[in-house]
Amino acid sequence: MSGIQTSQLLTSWKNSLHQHGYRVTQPRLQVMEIIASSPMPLTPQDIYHKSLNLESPPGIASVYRTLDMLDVLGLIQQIHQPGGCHGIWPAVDGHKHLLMCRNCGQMQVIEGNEEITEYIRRIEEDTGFEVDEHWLQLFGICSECLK
Amino acid sequence: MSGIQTSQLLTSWKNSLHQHGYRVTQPRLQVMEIIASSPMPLTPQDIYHKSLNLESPPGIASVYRTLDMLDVLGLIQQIHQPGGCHGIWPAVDGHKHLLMCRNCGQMQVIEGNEEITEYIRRIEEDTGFEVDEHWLQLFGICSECLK
DNA sequence: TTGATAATGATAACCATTATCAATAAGGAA
DNA sequence: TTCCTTATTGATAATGGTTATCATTATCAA
Repeated sequence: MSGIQTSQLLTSWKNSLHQHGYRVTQPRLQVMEIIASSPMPLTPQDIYHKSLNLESPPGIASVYRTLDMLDVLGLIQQIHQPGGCHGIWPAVDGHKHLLMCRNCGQMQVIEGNEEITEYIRRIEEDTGFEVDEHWLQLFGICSECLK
Repeated sequence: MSGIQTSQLLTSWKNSLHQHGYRVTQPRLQVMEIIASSPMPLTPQDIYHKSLNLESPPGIASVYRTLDMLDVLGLIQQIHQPGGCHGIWPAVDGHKHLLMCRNCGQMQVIEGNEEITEYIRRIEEDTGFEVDEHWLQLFGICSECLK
């Protein structure tokens, strides 16, 4: 994510903590900063290892606790990759879709579209399911890596 | 999966092992039988615990080894669920989509459609990505559980 | 500035997965 | 069918990620 987006995100995340009665602490800020500024999804271990470069890094337990909190607040989501690995990424609106580069790991967020909504509506009719969530994730190679 | 589908699947899986020079052993058959006959995705631990009802169950290591083998052969795939848990499920063609009931865990396979192919083509144009894989997974409540 | 207590760090506990290795069984050859 | 080679297995130790515990520390409302 770009620098501007990162700081906006951090501000809104801090507000969310305040609103929900969570204290804004150094370890939490460090973890949030790392997630918000990453161009690719990170695992808890990734986040912990990145934090070790900081002056007084959070303990591993606080990394996990912060991730739990952010998840409860709906501020992050898990990204599932074909190989089975998960990664943490700022939450995006449910109707947006994700595009990930297999080579550099970079993520891109895409607008949802009407066709898919329509397609899901048809599936509901055909199957009798009541669909309350859908995931569309695309994997490929980004234009940079194609060069 | 229904009984007929299960036995067809098992037969084709056994053929695949033979063709690739893998021995068809008791532990492998037990694991394959459990996966092929399950109406919902299972974790390695699920499979192991189910196997304990059998007369001479496979060791846990053989469960993992069989899963690795089936994965290498492309006979199973991992199902990613919103909560972050994975499950094992017989592989389906890439253009089919999956529908999972949040309540009972039952899976349903859906045909892909042209609209989504078209949508992906448009994203490739817009972003310069070369998309080589897409996932559409739908989550909801099945008609049985809605009653 | 103070005090109540939420949050932290260090580390032990837990549990799923992988590695090791001697014993076993699959399946081709005779 | 029997034998032989070796892929495969089971038991278990090792590994590594995540969670629980608890005394200490830091946040923030009053």
